[in-house]
Amino acid sequence: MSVTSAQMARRAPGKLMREKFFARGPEVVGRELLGKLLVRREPDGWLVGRIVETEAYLGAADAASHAFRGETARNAVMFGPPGRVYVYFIYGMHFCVNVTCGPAGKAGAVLIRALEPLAGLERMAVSRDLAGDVKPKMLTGGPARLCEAFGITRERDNAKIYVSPRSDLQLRDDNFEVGRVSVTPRIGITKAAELELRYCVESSGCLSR
DNA sequence: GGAATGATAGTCT
DNA sequence: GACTATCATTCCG
Repeated sequence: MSVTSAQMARRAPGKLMREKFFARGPEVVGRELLGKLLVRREPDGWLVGRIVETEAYLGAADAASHAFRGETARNAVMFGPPGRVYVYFIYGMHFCVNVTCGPAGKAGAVLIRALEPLAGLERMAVSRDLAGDVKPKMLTGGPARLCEAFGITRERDNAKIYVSPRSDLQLRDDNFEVGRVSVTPRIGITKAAELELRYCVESSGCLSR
């Protein structure tokens, strides 16, 4: 499949998601975020990707969570209101994007690990510095990959991702029905590694591994 | 198609 | 000063 034929969406598909959706536990939000759309406004259209893999991170009860040791300057947004973007920097070169959930004052977030790119693939390839016949998985199959494809950096931290139609980064719902979902241990962590808080759309070819 | 490896900086102790 | 996690590349069977 050629990436170069994929046009950007003229309009953002589906409807903007509401804060209420995110004001629940990370396990619920992580599961229900599968099949939803992450969109990014560009001057001449929209980048669109469907979420196919997430991980839930809890607060004080989860040793793998950034919020485990309490609130700091870095993780403060996890303790804030739901539906905000929490971006963190890892490996000295990559970003990962989370959406906060649970009520304000209680830490929780869902890490978006993989998307299936639907529109604007050519633009994503440019952002990823890839050329030629690129596989969709190389565009957005992985937390750092999708951040690069969507141009998500630390500047996005604490951005509202719900309710504001003017936001250039949104989560939207087009009532897509995901197929079978698998629940597995989370990836790339050493603490609380036994907890099964990773959610995947089984049929997707864009999973991070 | 899987395993091993190197690159790297921000955060907290 | 210790710790943390991803991706690209390379090597192997």
